[in-house]
Amino acid sequence: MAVPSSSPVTPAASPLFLREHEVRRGVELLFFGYTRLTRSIDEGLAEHGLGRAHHRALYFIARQPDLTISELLKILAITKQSLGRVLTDLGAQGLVETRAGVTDRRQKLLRLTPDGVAFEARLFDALRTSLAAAYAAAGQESVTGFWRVLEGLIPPNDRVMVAALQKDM
Amino acid sequence: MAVPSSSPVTPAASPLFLREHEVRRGVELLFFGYTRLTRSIDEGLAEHGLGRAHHRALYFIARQPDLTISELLKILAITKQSLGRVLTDLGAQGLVETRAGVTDRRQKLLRLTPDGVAFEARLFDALRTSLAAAYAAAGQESVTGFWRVLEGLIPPNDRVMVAALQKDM
DNA sequence: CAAGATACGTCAATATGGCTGTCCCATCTT
DNA sequence: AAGATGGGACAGCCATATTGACGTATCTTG
Repeated sequence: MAVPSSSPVTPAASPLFLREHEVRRGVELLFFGYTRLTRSIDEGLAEHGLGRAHHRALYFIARQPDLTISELLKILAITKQSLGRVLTDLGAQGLVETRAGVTDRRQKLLRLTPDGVAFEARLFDALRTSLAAAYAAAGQESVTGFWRVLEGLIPPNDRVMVAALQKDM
Repeated sequence: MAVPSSSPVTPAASPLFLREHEVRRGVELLFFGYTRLTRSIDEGLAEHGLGRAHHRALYFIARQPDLTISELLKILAITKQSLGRVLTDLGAQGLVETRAGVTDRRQKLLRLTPDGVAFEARLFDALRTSLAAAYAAAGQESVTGFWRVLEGLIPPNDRVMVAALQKDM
């Protein structure tokens, strides 16, 4: 996109307003990549009559056992009511269980049951297959760049939360 | 991660079954990055009483003027009925117009009106601000990696379509 | 200890964006 | 002339999200 290499007097325009092509490319690849990856687990979910919303909850509970409801709400950024139905479904299928918090008994600590662990692992396999293939095709340096750009898309406020998820990897 | 540097007898396990941490990290960053980016335009859309589905159509019509309905259906991978409602809304607001195809008059060629162009540009500004900031923070080499990994997530069948979008950039 | 804040649950109503199945019309192809 | 294709439209359904109000148990603090 026509960054004029002329006019050396004017300072380079802010990068925020340059590179429309690069931005469009990112928007499109993000759209296709994200939607195609998420589609890869729909079949597995459908076997249990569950949807993507259930998977998101399942995934983050698997990731951080003993997560509380309010922590999960922050991660998913949906309302309590929306999450409520999802957790009811997961509980009814015996995939998730809750216990009272230890230091604060108002809290509910969320955990996967053994069935939940097995089911999440099955779904994760599909994600792993797709992502690992993409990583392998792109090469390790690309993976680092992939992460860096995505991190930059997360508002600073949310980064603490994301970092917390990954702290004990 | 722990790829054991020991056991030189066993061949390295298939990369598809290694690196759970890296895969989880990718899944999470993709989730947060994608959802946060898309949220950045919700406000602008709400001013017109439109949703994300409308934006996706608007975006790809902006990207490829004179797109046909069936091409757009392939890109979005939704049903004709779902797209129909979206296009009706966009047409009613004077953002999108159609003309009969030139070589095949059954086709409808989709285009943004001047209002549509202006509105899409406004929404795109929000995306550009977010993405360009992430690009700048990550550095150009990272951007390349970001693209490569995402390309790898797109099923080979769909890559032609994505490449077509970007061919005249 | 009483008052208030917090964690969670729940009711009712609503919006959005998908889906299936069916049928129709106009136009192109053979 | 017959069939295939591009597009539109009907009816009904489902999943996932929303807001707002209210209830209960528990923790915190003056």
